[in-house]
Amino acid sequence: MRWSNLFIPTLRDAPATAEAASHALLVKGGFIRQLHAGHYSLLPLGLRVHTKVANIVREEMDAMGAQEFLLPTMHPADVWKKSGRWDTMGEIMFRLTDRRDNELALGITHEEIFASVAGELSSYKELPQLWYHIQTKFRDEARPKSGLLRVREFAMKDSYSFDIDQNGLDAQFDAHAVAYARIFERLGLPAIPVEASSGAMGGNDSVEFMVPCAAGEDDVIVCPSCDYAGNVEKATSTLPLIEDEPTTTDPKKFPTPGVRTIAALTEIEGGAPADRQIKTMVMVIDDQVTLALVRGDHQLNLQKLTDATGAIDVRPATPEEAKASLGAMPGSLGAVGVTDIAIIADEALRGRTNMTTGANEDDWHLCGVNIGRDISVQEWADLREVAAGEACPECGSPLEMVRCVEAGHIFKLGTVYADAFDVAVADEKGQNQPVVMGSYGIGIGRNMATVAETHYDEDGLVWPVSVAPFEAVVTVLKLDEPTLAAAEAIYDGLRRKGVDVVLDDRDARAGIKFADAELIGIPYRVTVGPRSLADGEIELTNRATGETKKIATELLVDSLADTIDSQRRG
RNA sequence: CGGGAUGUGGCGCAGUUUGGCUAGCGCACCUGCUUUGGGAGCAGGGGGUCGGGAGUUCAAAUCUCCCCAUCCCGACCA
Repeated sequence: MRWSNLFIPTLRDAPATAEAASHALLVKGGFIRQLHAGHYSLLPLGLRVHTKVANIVREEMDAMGAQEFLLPTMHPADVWKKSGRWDTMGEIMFRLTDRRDNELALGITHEEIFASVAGELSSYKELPQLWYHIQTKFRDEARPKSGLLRVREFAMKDSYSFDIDQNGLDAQFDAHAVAYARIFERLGLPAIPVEASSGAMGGNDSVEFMVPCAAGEDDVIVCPSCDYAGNVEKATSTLPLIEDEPTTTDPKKFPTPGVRTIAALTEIEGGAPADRQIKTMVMVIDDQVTLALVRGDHQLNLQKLTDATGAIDVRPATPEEAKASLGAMPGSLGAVGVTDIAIIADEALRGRTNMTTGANEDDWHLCGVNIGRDISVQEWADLREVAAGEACPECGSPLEMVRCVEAGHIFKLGTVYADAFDVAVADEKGQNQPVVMGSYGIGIGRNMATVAETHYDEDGLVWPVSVAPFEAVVTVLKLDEPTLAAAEAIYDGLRRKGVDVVLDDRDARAGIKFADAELIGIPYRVTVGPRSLADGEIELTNRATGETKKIATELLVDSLADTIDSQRRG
């Protein structure tokens, strides 16, 4: 490749609207251009990185015996209706109709489609199977953002495992965890496997691979002492025991004029500390009003509530809805004596006595509440969000909270899709058994952006060799015959050695060539100019360290090719 | 969807408050000369009708109304 023939539109200034580092650098370096919100064109440089990321994923999938497919990305509504997700997916799914008015969808994921194909499996002898493809997904995200990190159209590797039983699934799941760890290592991403909520994918067990970085959107609880880690949507912690005074009398109403918050209730005469209060939140769960109870000093986590109730849609009630349900405005709400509304309470409230909560009458609260006696809790669940500093559930050390990008997610699906699509095989006894499925996803473009997000300095990107758009650049400083001939000899030599190298033969000043090579993050730069030719030594600059060393011309090609080869697999 | 902001050549911006000459600057681009190991200098040149529509006015980038798009925060999201 000769740079003079390439389209690499680097910019002096990144667009002002690009805020995430990866977004600004990928645009500035000429890797991507935005078409509209959430849709990006990959330019030649961007496609090179994208392809390398995809190939690393592909190699690791192939290495674990997975078979590559390519399934359509436009689907008939039928398939989605079969699993029920036509209705549950809501606005995230792009929907359209064809000329005959048939309903269609653009795939947000491919469980349904792979399950359709898997209907042809008929015997346990064919299992296990592991299938994958790298295909475009469309998701009508409410808010695309941060360049390639959250988009509406993106390539994803999704794999699907099919097993005769849970043990088989567990093995495939564990194998994926290992393969994913290897993928992230090769990408240079310090991914942390964490317990996660399965959300709309269904199934029970899931692990996310999270990469700490500022542009992330997820909060992850990690233990600095042991390997415990969990998404805040799932993580738990150990709380110190609280000794309550027993209550022998009924709850007592007391006046709390103007008190509308937990904090205010701790101040007022007759009030109580936050951990002795019950916070009553009126939620609308799939159109059903429900009370969610957590301790006064705790935060309700919406995803935990969603998971606990198996709901599709959960939202806080409006103040008007709360008033209609309980007779008071938020700030004075409570669950004592409520019997006609479902009540779900956080485990941290179990067994608590002598608590304080709203009286369902503005400006009044109740004290002396014994939860077991006074509140008809229908379901206990883990609803509260863990806060940094609480004790690790495994080792007791104070937990930390880290901002992360979700780089991959693996799910144990069970038989949800097998049941919907009648994917069953005969077992040893000739009895049909539903196939146990797992699904496993890695976003290619998001991982590319995450590598950028974690590999840059003030001069631009610093790609690892494994995904760099070029592994090396031969920068020619003078376009006269001897210099160009020397540079081309090195360039040809590196190419013959299998190095992905570009020859910067542009008629431009040295400063521009150096700055561009640094901006686009090529790991190694070979600088060929009259000065070095006269010395018989060529300069080799390492992008990551900034170090330049001189190497005898005749040794350079072999030495650099070896260096790159040793780093190529990450 | 709620809140905030912004739309002026490819990129970054000024001009809008207080309507008024031919819409301006830097970068990038083209030509020439000089220069040539860290984003060159000089001279010349090309490109925008100011997000879109309607309106007010002798006159609109600038004022009014409607719409659209993009970005940020939140909600939401495998």
